Amino acid sequence: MVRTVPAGQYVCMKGDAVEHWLGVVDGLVKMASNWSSGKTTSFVGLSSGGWFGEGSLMKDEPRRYDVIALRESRIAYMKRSRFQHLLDHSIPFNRFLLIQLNERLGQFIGMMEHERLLNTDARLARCLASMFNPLLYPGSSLELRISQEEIGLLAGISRQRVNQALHVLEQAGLVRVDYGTLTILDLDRLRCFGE
DNA sequence: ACATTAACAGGAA
DNA sequence: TTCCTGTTAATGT
Repeated sequence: MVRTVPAGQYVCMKGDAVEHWLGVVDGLVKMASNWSSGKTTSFVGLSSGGWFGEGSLMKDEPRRYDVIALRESRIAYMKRSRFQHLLDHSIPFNRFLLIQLNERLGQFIGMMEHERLLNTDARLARCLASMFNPLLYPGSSLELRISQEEIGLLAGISRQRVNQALHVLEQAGLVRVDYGTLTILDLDRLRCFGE
């Protein structure tokens, strides 16, 4: 089943019962944590072709995080029974899942490494590059419609600092900055910026 | 040093 | 009108 979620709306909320495996057919969503104290932080941006929520599905637990559409997005819902059946019977499906989990793990280990070793400009570069992982998001284009404020939430830095860093990356010819839109010009160099 | 918050003005949607 | 961007000043670690 595919449903369209308008910009700013929740795709699912922390605490929800998990009945589906979710995928981004088209659009952009973020996985985030919003505390009752008002504190909020985002973890990953997921673009076209990205699947998520398999963790809670396999552990049979309530949703751990909020997922919010950053712009109008089409979300695919695969029923738990279907997911379970594929898991039990399809080797290609298991391989897909294994690759995805492996890539995610790599992504998060990388985040820790970058957090500790890189300056802010480079961290932003990695954060952007991670949203274009071809294995995790096979359908995404190199154009990212996202505000600088959202980038800040995803990268864990302030909006003003994002603005500064984007100009550094633009100067280096790695991205192009337009109103509400970011275009990746050189993904390979973005991936290793600052090394 | 370097990042953050706050504030504001100008421009886009 | 509301959202986004570019900038600066004050503040914090």
